[in-house]
Amino acid sequence: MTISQLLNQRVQAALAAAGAPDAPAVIQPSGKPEFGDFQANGVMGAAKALKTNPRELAAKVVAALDLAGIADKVEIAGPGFINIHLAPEFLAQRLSAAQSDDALGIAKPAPQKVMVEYSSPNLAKEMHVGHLRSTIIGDAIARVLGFVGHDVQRCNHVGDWGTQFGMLVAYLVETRQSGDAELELADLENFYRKSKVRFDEDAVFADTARQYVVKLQGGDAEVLALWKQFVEVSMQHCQAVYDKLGVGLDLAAVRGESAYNDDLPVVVSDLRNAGLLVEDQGAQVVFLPEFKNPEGEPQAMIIQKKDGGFLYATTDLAAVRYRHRSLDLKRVVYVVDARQSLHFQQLFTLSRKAGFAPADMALEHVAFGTMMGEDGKPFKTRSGDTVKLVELLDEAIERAYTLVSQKNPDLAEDTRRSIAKAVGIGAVKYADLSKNRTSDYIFNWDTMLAFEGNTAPYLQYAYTRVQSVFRKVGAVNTSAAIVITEPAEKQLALQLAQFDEVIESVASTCQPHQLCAYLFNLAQQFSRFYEACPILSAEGAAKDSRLALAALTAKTLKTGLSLLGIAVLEEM
RNA sequence: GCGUCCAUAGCUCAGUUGGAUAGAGUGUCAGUUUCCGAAGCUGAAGGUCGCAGGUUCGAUUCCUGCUGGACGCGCCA
Repeated sequence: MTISQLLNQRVQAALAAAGAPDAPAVIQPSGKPEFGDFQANGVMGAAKALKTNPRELAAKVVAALDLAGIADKVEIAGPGFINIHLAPEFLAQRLSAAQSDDALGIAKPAPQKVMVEYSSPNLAKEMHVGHLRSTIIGDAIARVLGFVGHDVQRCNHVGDWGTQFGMLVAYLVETRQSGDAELELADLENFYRKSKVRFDEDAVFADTARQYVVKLQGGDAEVLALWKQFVEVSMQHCQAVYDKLGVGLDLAAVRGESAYNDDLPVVVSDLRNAGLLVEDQGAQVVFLPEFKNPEGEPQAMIIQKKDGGFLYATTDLAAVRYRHRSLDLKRVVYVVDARQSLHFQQLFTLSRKAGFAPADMALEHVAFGTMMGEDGKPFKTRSGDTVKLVELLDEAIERAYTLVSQKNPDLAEDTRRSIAKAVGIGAVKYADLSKNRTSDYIFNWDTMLAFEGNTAPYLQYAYTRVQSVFRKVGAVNTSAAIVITEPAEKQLALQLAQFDEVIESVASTCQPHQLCAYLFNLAQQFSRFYEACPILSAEGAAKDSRLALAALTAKTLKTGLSLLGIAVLEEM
């Protein structure tokens, strides 16, 4: 149980004893230190409902409030706030659970089978910056859900099917006959562009391409083999990016659109049997009265085109169906661009109606905004091209290398190289994760790679400072008793003791920026503690206690950053 | 036309079922190192929370309207 939950329970009981059994306690961390550590704001609302004086009710609540061993001071302030000052011994005791546990003492909920669908690039092209946010955010969410004990399946719903693959296979055949296919495939972007040119210019080529699509979907062995070769090369490109980025995606997580090919006709017949499907203008569609089209009529969702082809809505429906019937998932999180939110609303609505997803299977669209350049427009190169993801990451590492070399030129070359990787990649990830995912965000090299402020390098630096202390002192008893006497010690302890609340919140809301804010706060509290409370020159129990606080800070920073997919360093 | 999201300090962003004097970071200015990494810490200045109403003890938060912006709305994904 988190501290908030504990206080909530106690205050609620006191409210009941004071005659307001149904009033919520409304526990929050206090806004300012003089208002205590936590505050209960529920009295005002309760007094209103009971039509009594809030200060009088607050007095009754405080009289009935049992916080023995938890708080050492409880005050009534303002119109009826209850300010709670936690007892240092209570905080110390809370931390002892975290000291001896790899999971930092968090309470684990009942494990759930959950899936996080993220990254999901189109294999027809190389990964570009548009795939960055989904990949980073989705990975952080998957890590957090796994950390709290859920059975997490990562799903890379890659785009490996559809009309463009006929064109690509046709071009692959050409290049194998007349050129160097291996060489051409090394640059997928170029490969796609060239095949598109052939498709647009040459009617015969275009015809061949269309035939390949039909053969592909029909299961023609020869075309399928060619398609497979292309997909494998493309996946290798992706894997290189994932490895560089340090995200937990591999071939095991891949289940692309093609995997549902055989299910698509079943989806159609299921919808028809459910009485949801109608034919309209030659296409098989479902009308959803919950949504309106520009004419104010029920929105149509096209399930099967008039030429018999399927669309991504059909594939997504098949995926929902599969994830329930075959995987029995209880929660599916789609980490996808906010621009597709209407699609997901329709998908979820229809999945319920068709019985593909039961009511107890949560379907969530975890939406995010667009990555913008410094001009506030979608991030592009100067010439207006999309930026390849691998090139962006290489630039981040290179910039970090330059910075590290400036700051710490005495370090060995290969040390600086490995620091640059952790700092560069960490900076890119943290800049993204630290912002509320729902809004667009502005990508800026200098801000994200700054060693000052709310950045990954600052957090990594805070960690190296702790490690530096340990190098000087030698062996540390990380489970030594924590004794809180100084204000800076208490503030640090208080912050450490709230790790579980943040994790719980991130797991339920899928908002990693809360964890970023927490870690930045923690690093700041540690710096203040470090400034105010000498560790190495302290003696006896005080020294052991401060070392234990430092050790727990390091553990929390390392764990928290690892949940964001960011590496820590011993020195930098 | 309908729908979704957004508008907070010069800049980048937080603000948790409505709570106290709206917070960080950055930038600017001023302090701080005989002492564990100053990539730090301390302080100051900086706001009509887009505008106008409404709900109430209390609104950045909820409701309505308006302005301004991003995105979406049938055979791409």
